[in-house]
Amino acid sequence: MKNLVEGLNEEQCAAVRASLTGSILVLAGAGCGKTTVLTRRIGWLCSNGFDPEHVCALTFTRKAADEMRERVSGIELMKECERRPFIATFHSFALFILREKIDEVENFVRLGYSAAPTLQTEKERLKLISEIVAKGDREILGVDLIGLESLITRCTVFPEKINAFSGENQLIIRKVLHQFTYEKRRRGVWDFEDLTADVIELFKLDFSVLERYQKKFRYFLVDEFQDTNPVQIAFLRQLLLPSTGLFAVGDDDQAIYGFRGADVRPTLEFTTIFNNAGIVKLQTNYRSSLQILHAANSIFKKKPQAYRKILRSGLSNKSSKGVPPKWLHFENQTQMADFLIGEAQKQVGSLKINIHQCAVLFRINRSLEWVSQYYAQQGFTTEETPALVTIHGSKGLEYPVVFLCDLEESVFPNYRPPGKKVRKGRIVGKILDYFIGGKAPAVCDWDEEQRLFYVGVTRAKQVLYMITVRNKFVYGRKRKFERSRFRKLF
DNA sequence: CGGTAGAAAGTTTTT
DNA sequence: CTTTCTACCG
Repeated sequence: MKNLVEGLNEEQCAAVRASLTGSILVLAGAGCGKTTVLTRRIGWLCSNGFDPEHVCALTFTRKAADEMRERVSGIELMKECERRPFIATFHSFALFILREKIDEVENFVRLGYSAAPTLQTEKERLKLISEIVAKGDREILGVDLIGLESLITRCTVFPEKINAFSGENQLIIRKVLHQFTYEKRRRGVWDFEDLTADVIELFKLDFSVLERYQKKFRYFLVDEFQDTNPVQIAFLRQLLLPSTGLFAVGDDDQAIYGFRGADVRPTLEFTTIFNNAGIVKLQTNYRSSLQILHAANSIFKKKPQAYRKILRSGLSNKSSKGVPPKWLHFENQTQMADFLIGEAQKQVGSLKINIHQCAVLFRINRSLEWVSQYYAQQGFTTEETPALVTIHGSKGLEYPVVFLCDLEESVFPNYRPPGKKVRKGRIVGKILDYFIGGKAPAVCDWDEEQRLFYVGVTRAKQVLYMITVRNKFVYGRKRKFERSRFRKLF
């Protein structure tokens, strides 16, 4: 029992040993050891009388689930025990429930599916949508196929959003959603987002199924809680009896998946939503130099006290004050790409690291692809270049050396073209001018961009460069860019 | 109805 | 620039 908190700091201990009843939210700053806390908490539960099979831990990616499973198995206490906690992604947990057979009837049959559903690919989904919806409907809604697809996603995840549309639009959306659901059931196909939604339906349809799971799982743990969508929260809340425990780990500062339906509100309003709730903050960082932590801390200065985290260093080697993060600007992408590879090689020598431990982070894939193709043309193999990755893709990872790119206003923070307007039944085209600060007011989710910036900065352990390119080719045209407003943060 | 020219648009992504 | 969508013609 003692070794479960061995080597942990005070905050981490408090989290692992928090009350066994009620709900706990662990607000874990970047690099503060959240996975360790999560896995040790599972060990703590089991050493305090919980049967491992009554414990359910949910994550978002298979990789995270696999890692957690492995780390839990590594705990001494668990090795003596045959029984294992249930560790899965939200999706595979839902799929597991749907495929289960109760009283000789498969659960999905209860929902009206004609055959065991198969998962639909993105392409199949778009095809089905285009088959259902008439072109006229799309024009009235003022969206293209992709726009409609994301509209459907959002309305499935936030059903109350449908009410926000005006009469005619609302009617169309309801019709499309209804048709879409009907067709999927008839054909026996699932979208990923159907999995959770269908389980909720199933639980409503047959309360005894829900009851079985409520009794089976007496404790839930959720990783990356800030990335949950409202459907997942509803699913979780159904499963929680007043006596069921909940241990949620997340970071509202790293919520970067709003665009796919994630909603930070349950994290921010945790104590009002969940039973008997407490909050523990993890603010001791074991990843970055003091200089990098200082930069990271200056991003959310204006946040309300209750949720503000100040990262302090937990590294014993205090000489690792590090070097100040550097802002650089280049005239064009070629100059930048040449610098990146040269500087990465230099750092490989001085820090005694592998070149893949140097990461070039991009806001958009197009920039990443440009650099990647440039290196190919220069004859470099991927073995010889730094890791090229989007900021979204870098979440959860860390690198001794980080080059944070795309720091031009409109690229990062990213502007989207203003929404399309319908005039005389026709869609008015979007205007490209927003890229060069033209007249069309661009849309920017500043808060989410800021969190993305925070994620980018906190990937760096020792060396951080922030890079602006003045002239870039965008859609085949050379354009001038201003330095990003992030420059003003520190 | 299908083929095609010309217009329009163009983040971030896991399951 | 490239990909996707639309309008129009045969």
